[in-house]
Amino acid sequence: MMRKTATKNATTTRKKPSPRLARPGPIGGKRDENRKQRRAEFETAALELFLRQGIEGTTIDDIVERTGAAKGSFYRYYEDKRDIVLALLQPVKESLDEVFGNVAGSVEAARSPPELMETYQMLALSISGVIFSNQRLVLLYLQESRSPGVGAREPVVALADSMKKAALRLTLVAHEHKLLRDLDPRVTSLAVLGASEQLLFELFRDGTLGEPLKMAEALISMVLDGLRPD
Amino acid sequence: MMRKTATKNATTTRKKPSPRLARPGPIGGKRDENRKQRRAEFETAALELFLRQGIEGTTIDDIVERTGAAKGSFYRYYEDKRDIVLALLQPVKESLDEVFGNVAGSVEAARSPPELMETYQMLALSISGVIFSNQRLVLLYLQESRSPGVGAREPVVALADSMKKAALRLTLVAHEHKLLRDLDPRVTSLAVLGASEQLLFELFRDGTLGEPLKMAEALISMVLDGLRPD
DNA sequence: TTTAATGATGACTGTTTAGTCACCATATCG
DNA sequence: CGATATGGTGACTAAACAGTCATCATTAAA
Repeated sequence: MMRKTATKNATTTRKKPSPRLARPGPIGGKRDENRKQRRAEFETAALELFLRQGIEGTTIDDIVERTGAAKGSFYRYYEDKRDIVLALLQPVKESLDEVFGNVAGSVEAARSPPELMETYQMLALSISGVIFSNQRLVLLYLQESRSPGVGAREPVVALADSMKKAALRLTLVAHEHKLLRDLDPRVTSLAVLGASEQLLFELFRDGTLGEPLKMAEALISMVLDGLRPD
Repeated sequence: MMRKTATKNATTTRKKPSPRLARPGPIGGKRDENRKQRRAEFETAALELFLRQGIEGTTIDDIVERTGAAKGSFYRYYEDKRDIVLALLQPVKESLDEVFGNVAGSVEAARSPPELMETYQMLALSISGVIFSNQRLVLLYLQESRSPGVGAREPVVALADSMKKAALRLTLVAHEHKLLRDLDPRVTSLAVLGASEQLLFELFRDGTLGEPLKMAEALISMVLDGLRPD
């Protein structure tokens, strides 16, 4: 857990890569190569531990022990635990931002309800792709996303927040286009998100939910009927 | 956090109230009265800290500092952090068990689909009662229920598990009575639970979801249309 | 009242933890 | 090559932490 240090970090200096965490020179050189590999090792170890013990319940010592590295090495790559959580989520966050960015354009461009529906379908497909190629990470997200947004779990909570916002934006557009029943979009977007996340959580956690595709089909069918305009 | 002690507790002796935690003699006496009050103090303090910092991020020292008590006092009332979490959830768990117990009987007794529907409505009402009279506790549950089920958070995860099971049982009965569309009950029960929990989470967390009753209405409407037989 | 049981306390112990650092190894650059 | 930057290491520090215990206070029982 984050030890409760009395030191107040008055200036929240992000962006400043402390000398210890400097980047290696050549972008494809040996240094850069090793660095990527080492980070990957730390991150896979951390991910498994986070899933088993929770982020807060995992110590830096746990991580280095699992990697077989020395403790000092960890700090050559990450500022602290929060930093490695951030690094873990970064790729997923970027993928999702890209997906939502693309969709934002298509949504604007859509000229008819059917066109808009098609856009949403493509969105669902893209998101599914991101989700299923990052199952362990998604599980971590689902596991920690409702935590208090302080300390090492903050990046997860931030991601959850942006997911909710994205869901709301898309729902609002659909709502304006009369694609949905006249229910509060804040409510419908959260309900759909909540249902989806719960199902994903069970699916990835113990896999006794049968075929993912069947599950998705059932979910979509429920949502469509639950939200179809009268 | 649960310190990683090497000591293995071979015999999992619950039920045995260690001498330090013995009960006071007279059931309405001063001792018993003080004891209840003191426990309540510890528990309210702990609940607020748990909500702010997470269960894992809260230490015994935090709790006693907030109550103004001495550390040793805490251990006169609770074995450890897990124990106070258990104590916090106990009343809610009992209420819910009672509600579900009653419903189980009514469900058996129901002779027609309308009768069964009425039973479900009564269930929803009862559960709402429990939820709204325990908002902070429900928030704690929602916040921690997807955690790894180890250490102090185990009671929360256990409760979450029993909620899922209860939801599935009820859904199965409804399914058998052809009250629902022919979708996998495991999927529908989780979807409805997930949607409900997500909405509750937002509602209790920052209260920007408008009127709870409006929200419930929207949710019910969505669920009914989403699950109504063809 | 006397005796026993329960409660309060905070200093104390042993351990765990985050984070550092001096020292050495290896890669990059001039 | 020599100089410099980056990487690896594990002992070390200071602080935090769970849990204990001797001591004194209060309540209950005899």
